[in-house]
Amino acid sequence: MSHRMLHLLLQSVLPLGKGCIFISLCSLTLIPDFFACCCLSCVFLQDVVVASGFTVGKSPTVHKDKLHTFNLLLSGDNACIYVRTFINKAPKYTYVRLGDLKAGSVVNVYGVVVFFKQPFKSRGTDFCSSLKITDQSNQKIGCTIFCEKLEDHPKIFQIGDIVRMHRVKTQFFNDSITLVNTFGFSVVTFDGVAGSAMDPRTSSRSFHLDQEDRQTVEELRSWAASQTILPPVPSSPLSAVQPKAYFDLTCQLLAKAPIDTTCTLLKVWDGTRCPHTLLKVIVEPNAIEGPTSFSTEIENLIANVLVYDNHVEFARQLKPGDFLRIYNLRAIPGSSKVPGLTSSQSEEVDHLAFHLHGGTAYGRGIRVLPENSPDVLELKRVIEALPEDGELNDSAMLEIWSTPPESLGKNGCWMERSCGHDIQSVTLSELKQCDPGRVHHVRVQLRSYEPRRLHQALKLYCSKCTSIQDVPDDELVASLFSEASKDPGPCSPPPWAFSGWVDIPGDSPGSSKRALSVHLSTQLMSEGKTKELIFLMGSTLEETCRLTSGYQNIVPVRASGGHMALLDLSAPFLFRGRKRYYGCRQCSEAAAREPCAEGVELIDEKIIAEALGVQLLQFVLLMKLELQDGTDTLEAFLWRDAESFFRVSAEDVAANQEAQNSIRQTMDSLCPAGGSTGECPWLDLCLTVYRAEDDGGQNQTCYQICHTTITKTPSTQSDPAPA
DNA sequence: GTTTAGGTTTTG
Repeated sequence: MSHRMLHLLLQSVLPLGKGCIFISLCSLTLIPDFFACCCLSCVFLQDVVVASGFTVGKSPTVHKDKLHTFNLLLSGDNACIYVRTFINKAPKYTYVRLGDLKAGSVVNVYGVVVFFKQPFKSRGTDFCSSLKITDQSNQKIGCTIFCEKLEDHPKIFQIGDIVRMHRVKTQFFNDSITLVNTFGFSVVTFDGVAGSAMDPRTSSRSFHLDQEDRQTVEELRSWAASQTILPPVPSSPLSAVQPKAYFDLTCQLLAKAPIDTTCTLLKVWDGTRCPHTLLKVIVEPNAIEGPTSFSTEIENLIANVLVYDNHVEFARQLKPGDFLRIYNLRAIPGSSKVPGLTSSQSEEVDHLAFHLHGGTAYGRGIRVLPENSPDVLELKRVIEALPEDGELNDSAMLEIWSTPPESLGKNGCWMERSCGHDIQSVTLSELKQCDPGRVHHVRVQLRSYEPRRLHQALKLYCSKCTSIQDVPDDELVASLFSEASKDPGPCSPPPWAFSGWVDIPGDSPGSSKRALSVHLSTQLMSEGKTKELIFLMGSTLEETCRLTSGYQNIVPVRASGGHMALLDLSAPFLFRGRKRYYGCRQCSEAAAREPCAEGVELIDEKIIAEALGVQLLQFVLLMKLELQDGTDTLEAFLWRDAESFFRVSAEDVAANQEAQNSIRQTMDSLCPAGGSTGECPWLDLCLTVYRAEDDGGQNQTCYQICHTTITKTPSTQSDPAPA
């Protein structure tokens, strides 16, 4: 009968001395000294308690105490009590239909967005959002929101989005009621697509969303779907753009460059091909933020967007890699005068330029879309499905090198090309004369490589901003954990969490136990998945690692401003067994949120990262190899194809010694320590040649090993040197 | 418990 889970509604709570509480509804007695470490005063009436890992047994004292005939007994180390508290019970809000608004009151409303402007700078102290909403009463109500902080504004992405606003005042303007935010204003926005995820967009620290709210949103969604009076969504991919049209473009920013004080160039793509020739804008390479050159294939997919006047300042804050929606973008056909330099192509007639004119009319503006929004996920799918391109623009790769010398051991092995290119090998001196953008075969020896400390070859890579960083060492991570657990102060758990305590097993038998605060997703709890994901507070790095044997996913959290927050992203945001996962500090909007695990078979790092707003960093291997043949030497990167080169995954290298050893053995074989180059095996490699920017913003030619795999065969024959 | 804006297309 162990590991039963009981959901008990506490009608009354009577502490019965140390380690024991009495629950009157079910009259079950909890006996263990487990409670010695739990603070019973934090359990209140109406709280829901979940006990797991207890044994239900006949109460031996039933005749004496007249209590329930059964009691719960702690069994084993895995017992947990989770308490769902309602201490900070949200007040009940009432919402006024838009047809029932009266001037001169403060109300809460729901509405479907039929028009909106992104926040713009007002002449006063605030940003101003302008929107118009409607509901089943068919009234269209204008709303004006003034907030100093951008994040407090409604996060509206599209016509049809649904907003819930608290504390807006009604007032007359031009004979109709309008809504303006007032003290205590807050807003939550939802996607308007019927049946889509109920993913609330808000900066409100604590907002309440119950079943009634979900129902209201779903009702508005299906009502809106049945309405024909709602304006159409003016979105279009590049492949469907009509000349002269105004449209909304969902895209990724690849690079940007200031043109003059009133105009900035944004180079964007959405993975689709525009049937019209796109305007090429030529700017000084050192004025460009992001890659300065692209392959012809990619170049043909890039739309050059010129943004003017008030949008220039907003564009300044954008980063290459950002996913954007540009509202009311205009496709301008024919030649047009562009400030700065344009190629001769701008004189031709059949091409499209894209202008985001000044002003905010028609909602003109730019918005950064979050990584996990459905439109961005779709955009990523389209972009990832594009045929892979040979040319790379990894300027970050050139900057990351560290060079500590160290020496290593022996043995032989061969390489095998898997590229399928049917081309003759060239010598290194010939290769250096070749133009970028092609692949070549070479027959070379490995003269040296960096880093000699192989663990430094392991890096963390952000696919969004393309930055590469070192994996933080344990000392740094441990210090972040101890910093985070210092004096946490009071912390109210998020509304979706069950809270409880978990015993940390002592590191040796008999050593004292420590109980730490944990939070679990209500939804996972209800599915009985108590071991799949915990949010763990106040643990040391070492304790966190020890708990990974009992829980599949551990997200370390801390108390911040009375709320649960993630640790600094320099620390892993997730522990899965021996694997640790990191997030990009630049690209994440991290917060402790409940993952949507409905119907999810396996809760993995991707699902958790997405829920937490973390841009997951990928483990990669990065090395620089000095190659030689009889004619020259050449430095080549081993990066994109490093995993297949070594036949290991970088993630495994991060987590296990075996994978690390196999890389060491390979490198020892290819480049025996202390040996003369005569002992180095000859390697058949496939190399790609490409241009990338160095730290000085200068283009330089780079070489990278691709499509080449180690074959674990000890070398017994000596290969002849190439001619 | 003050102000801002109050949709409606640049003129590149």
